[in-house]
Amino acid sequence: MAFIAPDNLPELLMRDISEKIIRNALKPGERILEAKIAEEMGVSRSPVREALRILEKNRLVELVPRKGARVTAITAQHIEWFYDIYEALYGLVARKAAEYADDDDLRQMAVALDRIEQAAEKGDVHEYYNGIFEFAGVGMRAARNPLLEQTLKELWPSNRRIQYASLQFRKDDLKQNVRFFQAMAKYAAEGNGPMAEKEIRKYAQNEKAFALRIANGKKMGKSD
Amino acid sequence: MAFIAPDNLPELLMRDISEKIIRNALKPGERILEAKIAEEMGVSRSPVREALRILEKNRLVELVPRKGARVTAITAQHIEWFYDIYEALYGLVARKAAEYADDDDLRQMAVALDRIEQAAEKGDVHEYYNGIFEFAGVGMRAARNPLLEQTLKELWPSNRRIQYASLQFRKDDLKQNVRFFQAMAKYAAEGNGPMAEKEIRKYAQNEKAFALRIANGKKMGKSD
DNA sequence: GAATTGCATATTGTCGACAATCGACAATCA
DNA sequence: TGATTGTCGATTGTCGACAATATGCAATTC
Repeated sequence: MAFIAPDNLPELLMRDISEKIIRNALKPGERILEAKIAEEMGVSRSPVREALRILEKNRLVELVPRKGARVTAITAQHIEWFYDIYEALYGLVARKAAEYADDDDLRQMAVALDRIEQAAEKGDVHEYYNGIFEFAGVGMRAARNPLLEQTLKELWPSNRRIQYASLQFRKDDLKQNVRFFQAMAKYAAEGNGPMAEKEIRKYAQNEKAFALRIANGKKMGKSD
Repeated sequence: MAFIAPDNLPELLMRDISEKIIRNALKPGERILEAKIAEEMGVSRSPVREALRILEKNRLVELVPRKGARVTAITAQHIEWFYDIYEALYGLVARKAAEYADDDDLRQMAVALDRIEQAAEKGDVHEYYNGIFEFAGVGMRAARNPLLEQTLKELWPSNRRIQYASLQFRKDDLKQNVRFFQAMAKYAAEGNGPMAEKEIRKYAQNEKAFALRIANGKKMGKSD
């Protein structure tokens, strides 16, 4: 099979399939056949199965015993569900991060913020997304709650999937969104938890509304 | 091995191991050997591996590639982390359930509440716990957010584990806690989201404090 | 013609075997 | 002595084969 040293086969496979789902190359409701993936990647079904378990944890596929794996649906409703949770959990992150962030955290936050600002300036949407995930990662670590971090990271793929769908519509308002991250960094530095949380909640609602406009404007994937 | 038709082997194995971890028969940090479980249960390692993946999703074990599975730690910090998330997510549940609950939901809630009240009356702690999980389940469904439901259910095993540890100290204050569930049912019926959320947050902080007292070895006021 | 049954095929579930890797301890060397 | 390397048993990773189950389609029945 491949030439790369397969450091961790299931993880590798997972990432590959993950990317396909996020990019909508594998459509919602579509069935994923173990044997097919295994052959494509030149491995046996065992690591593919493990990859599917991970994807299930990340909510990109649904596993039904004896029926196999299907790409999870993603509708306007899913987007609403997602952002309501997003708001609650990142609200907690914001509050705790403002409470616990040390100088090192703030420095990393500044780096991520810079990245976001520059990407927004250039209109580079991909880089912008990378930046906000970096920012989120720093914030999560600063919140000093690994369980929260894990829970949130399991939702990242869903987040990326939703964002990917609205990618081409995003360009216009990048600069506007940058202000949120600037505000977040500021509140973290000041240790102003309540305002940080409030700001996040507003942001989440904005993002939800944005994603919903897209989802309702153009039909996303279909099933069956 | 057994005579039962193994409808879903990984699930069965998962439940068995799950219970052992929750009851502390498998201790935090303890290694779980695939071959050992497989032999004990009279199955091959394949279904055991899948069970371990599920347990990882439920945060009862940690899976490190090429090192195997270990029972996750559970310390005072873990308890704090857990209840902070608990508060955020059940806060959302409470708010949404108060908004969306229909007559059927309220009826089921009343049934669960009754179960809780009777268990508290009898001092039956196990039944009390069953009751509150039933209550939580109804509330989650009433909140009309399957993603939230899934996320929360993946945290149930952690919840049970924490509660199990404080089992024998629980008896005294069951009746006091009952008032909380009565209040929740009331707010749900009234559609009073904000108060429901506020009540949940208070409850979560109480539970956190209680669990922490136990974890720190202090026997809640009364010496012993 | 619609629903039901029975089969052939496709797909998932489980197994046992072997390969790759890890951890601990012994042997070696500076 | 103390650090490094080598070796061996224990354990996880991957595989291919077979068993169990589901699915789609054609034949059958009413």
